[in-house]
Amino acid sequence: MTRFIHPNLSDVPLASVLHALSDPVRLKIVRALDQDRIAEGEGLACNCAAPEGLPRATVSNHFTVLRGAGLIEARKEGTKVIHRLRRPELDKRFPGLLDAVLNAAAAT
Amino acid sequence: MTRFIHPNLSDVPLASVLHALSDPVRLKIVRALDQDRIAEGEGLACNCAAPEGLPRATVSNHFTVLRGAGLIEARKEGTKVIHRLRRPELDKRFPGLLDAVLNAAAAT
DNA sequence: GCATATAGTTCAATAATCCCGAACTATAGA
DNA sequence: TCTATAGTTCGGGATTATTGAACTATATGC
Repeated sequence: MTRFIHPNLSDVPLASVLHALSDPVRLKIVRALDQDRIAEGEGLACNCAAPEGLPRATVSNHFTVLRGAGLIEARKEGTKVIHRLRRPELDKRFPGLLDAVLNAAAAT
Repeated sequence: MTRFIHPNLSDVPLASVLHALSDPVRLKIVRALDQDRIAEGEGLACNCAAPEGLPRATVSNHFTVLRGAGLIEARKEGTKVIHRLRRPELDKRFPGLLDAVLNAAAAT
């Protein structure tokens, strides 16, 4: 089993972050994780953060893309993988970006 | 010759805008157009806004993507096609988004 | 008007990505 | 150990992206 790779955000190009956010499913995941963060939750498992009805392989790939772009962080807990938004780091690297995206996502 | 299609921004999903912005070449184009806007220019032709050395077909496609996402507006002037950022409309539809992206792009 | 130049677009074929079923791995509990 | 849960990985079909070549549209000179 892979140990999850979490890039240093300073190594992540803006285009990669935008690409990770440019998919409806991944946007939903990011929104769910932000909601969990606001509610001071413990993080969310894949199947909780993703829209229902999607094939597992597809969901897994979306999480890999989000991890690769430095947007989320994963840790294993029992059989589950728990995810968290890397909010503080993202805000530092790209100030206002996630706010604007989540804001826009909430409005639609 | 095609008449350019400029979608109503209220019809454009957030994911499409982010996808249009998620490419280094298109980011450069958007930045160049924003610089031109700040300088109160008349807009830029394809070959002025895009990085040099790219094949024409590729550049043309990138502009088509940007138009399709409602980010830019095109008009014909002689043999050229002049482009402008749809800044006010974008800011209204997705407040803060373009600012954050251009800001982030400028920092890198 | 006709040839030439400039500026993009469109077409078509190859290259790169994405999606998802099926098989696999890891952990927990009975 | 057997079964269930939660994801990951693999493979190949579907979708997108890239780009050379041919085409369209406008302008300028002869």
